[in-house]
Amino acid sequence: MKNPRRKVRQLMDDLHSTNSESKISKTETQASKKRGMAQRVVVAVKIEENDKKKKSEAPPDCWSWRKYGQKPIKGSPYPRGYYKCSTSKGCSAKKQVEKCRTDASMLIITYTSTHNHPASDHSSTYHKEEQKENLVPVLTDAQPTTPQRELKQQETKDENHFQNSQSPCQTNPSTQNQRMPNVLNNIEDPNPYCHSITLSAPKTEENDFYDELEELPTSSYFTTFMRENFFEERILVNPS
DNA sequence: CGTGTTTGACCCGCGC
DNA sequence: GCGCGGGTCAAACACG
Repeated sequence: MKNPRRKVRQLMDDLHSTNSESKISKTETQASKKRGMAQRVVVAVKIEENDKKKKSEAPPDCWSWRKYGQKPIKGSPYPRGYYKCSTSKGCSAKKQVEKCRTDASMLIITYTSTHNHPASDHSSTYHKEEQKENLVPVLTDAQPTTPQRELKQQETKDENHFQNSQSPCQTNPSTQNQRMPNVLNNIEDPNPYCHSITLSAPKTEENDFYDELEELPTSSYFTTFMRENFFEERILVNPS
């Protein structure tokens, strides 16, 4: 048997196909092999000093993640880390974490696939600890999101997209601070954690990456995905 | 001992 | 067809 791995991979694909999310999982599994075809959510996160002291570069979110790989990325001085959701065994959710090429204090997190389980208690535990450590109240996922709000968020993204796309990662913090209130106020998002998030797009060649962000449809699937999965302000990518 | 990280090898899609 | 680059696997290792 020359290729045991291929067999394992096939078994795993079969496993996915028997999943309750069989259609989605299989599609995404296959799609993920075609670069740019997978449904993704890209989040730009500003790293706080407190975060750097914590166990990993990646800022925390609702789930626990297990790192399964790391690769140097061409054109980037920083490697990209690959994480799988370890909250639930069958969960196929993944994320990629890499530093912004031009600003090491920025993390680019790409979420792929969806969680097939609710957020773990770990998340709430974490948030309690967060509140103790940073004295920053962090909202839970219970914040209601009306369709109007979703629409407004989307509109806000559209309105701000040009502005954001003109904002390279290396913009100085003061500039970012001036820019962020517009975004935060418009989306009416009181989540204080968002204050550590900066939406940004790099110049020149990085624009290729962020150009994809312009092709975002208003997808209820994605807005639901967003609501359910993340606290951070996020950018949706649908490389269709 | 269970869980998570590291890291080299492997697989595969894509561009030339 | 070939090489490159991104994504994944899994053994070894570290840690609590």
